Amino acid sequence: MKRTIIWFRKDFRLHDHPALWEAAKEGIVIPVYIWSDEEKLSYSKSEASFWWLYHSLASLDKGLQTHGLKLFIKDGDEFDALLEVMEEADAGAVYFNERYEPDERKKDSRIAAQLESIGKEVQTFHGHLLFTPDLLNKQGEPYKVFTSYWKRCMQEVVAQPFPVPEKMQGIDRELQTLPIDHIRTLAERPWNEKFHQYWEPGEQVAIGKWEQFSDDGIFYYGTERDLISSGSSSELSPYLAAGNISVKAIWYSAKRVYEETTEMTARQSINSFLKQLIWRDFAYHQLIHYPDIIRLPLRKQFAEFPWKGSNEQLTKWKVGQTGYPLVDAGMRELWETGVMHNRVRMVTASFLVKHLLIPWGKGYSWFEKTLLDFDTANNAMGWQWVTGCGIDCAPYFRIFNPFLQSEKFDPDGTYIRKWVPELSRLPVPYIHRPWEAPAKVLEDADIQIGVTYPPPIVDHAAARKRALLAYQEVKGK
DNA sequence: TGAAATGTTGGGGCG
DNA sequence: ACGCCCCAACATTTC
Repeated sequence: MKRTIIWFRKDFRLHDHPALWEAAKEGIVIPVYIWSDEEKLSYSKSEASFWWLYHSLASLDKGLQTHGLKLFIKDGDEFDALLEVMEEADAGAVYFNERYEPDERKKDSRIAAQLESIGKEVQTFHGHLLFTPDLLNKQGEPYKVFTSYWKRCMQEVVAQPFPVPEKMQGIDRELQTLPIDHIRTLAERPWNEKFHQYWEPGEQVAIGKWEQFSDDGIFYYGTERDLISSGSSSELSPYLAAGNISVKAIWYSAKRVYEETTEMTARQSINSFLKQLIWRDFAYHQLIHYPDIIRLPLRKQFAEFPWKGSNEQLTKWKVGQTGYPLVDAGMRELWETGVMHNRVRMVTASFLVKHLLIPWGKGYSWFEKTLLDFDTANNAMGWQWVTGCGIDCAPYFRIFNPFLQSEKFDPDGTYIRKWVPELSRLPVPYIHRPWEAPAKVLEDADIQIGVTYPPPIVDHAAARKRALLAYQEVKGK
């Protein structure tokens, strides 16, 4: 019987796992995770995701065990580890789902070539996205506008997701493996213990979350997703990032709900959720065609942008002490829960880049470190979008006003009260702009500006003007 | 997936 | 009754 190694990476699930499906059909499967130098480097930068990784591995192993299989864990060079398992298990093939980050792609094709050169079989599959990310338009160019990408995608057919293989046969001998706790001891630290309060990683929980969302929240998603404290998020992003759930499975399920729905507003809501999934694909589309977007602005003139902000200001942004309630609420939510509402991500990011004139790369790195749903493609696209140096992005001169944004999207200040508790007694409208509150109001709310809550780190009107002037310097170059 | 500045219009107070 | 001014309220333009 054919023996195939399944190399797991950011696809920690059993359902709709194309590599696993194919191998299980053909014979014996040997699931492997390799704690390699590349993984160590990647997760040293992405500390929150590291916590998620450990729990995903534990959950995957548990899932495999219910089918009589086991996850084998190796520490070391990826090629060496694969070869070692192949020899131990007498396996001739390695199957895995493709990754699309530039370094991963290079490394994967090198390893595949190495394995093939010594007579091993390698097969790769697409499991992470709705479509292969290298679509081109009629002119043979990458798409530069989201809506045309969206329209194109709606003409294509998403590949049918695979179920969990009914029969999976594991290997009948013990292979050398490290305990998962080998990774746990590194991944679990005092600072991220709090994530347990908010999250439970893994495939089964992800599926449960989806079922709940597709049964209720999805019908209001279009109208409520921008309201910050409406609880209308699907909360699926970390599961998607780690591959605990398949985006194709979500797509088909949402499409079915769409077909069963007649009410127009509800249909539009489902449609706008589908659109968000295409945004995720679009991020990978950009990453495939412009791998430099992780570090370099796509609009080259931004390479010479006159950035100004100080480290001290950067720190205040990170810890949520800017004096702008919505910005501070967002940054504190991120630190505490490992995620941030999408609308608030735009506002906090815009604030860093435009109000403080701090290079977007600094924000990129902080989000990389602290987000449980960190995703290279999404993060790169998002920061370039906000900065105004990316594809189909916000023009630089569109500058979010943080207190108007919170008046619009957190009108009664519920979100601010939750994450900036020292302001919780402040009434509307001052909760959005405490510096304007009369002395009596501040006193009644137990607030001393400069003592219990900081004054604005920069004046909004002045910061806006300064940002526009800075933009003039690179505009048209 | 903006916000601010500037322009236009029309109702109402008032001499 | 009429012109004048003020200023919301809305529209357009500019950043």
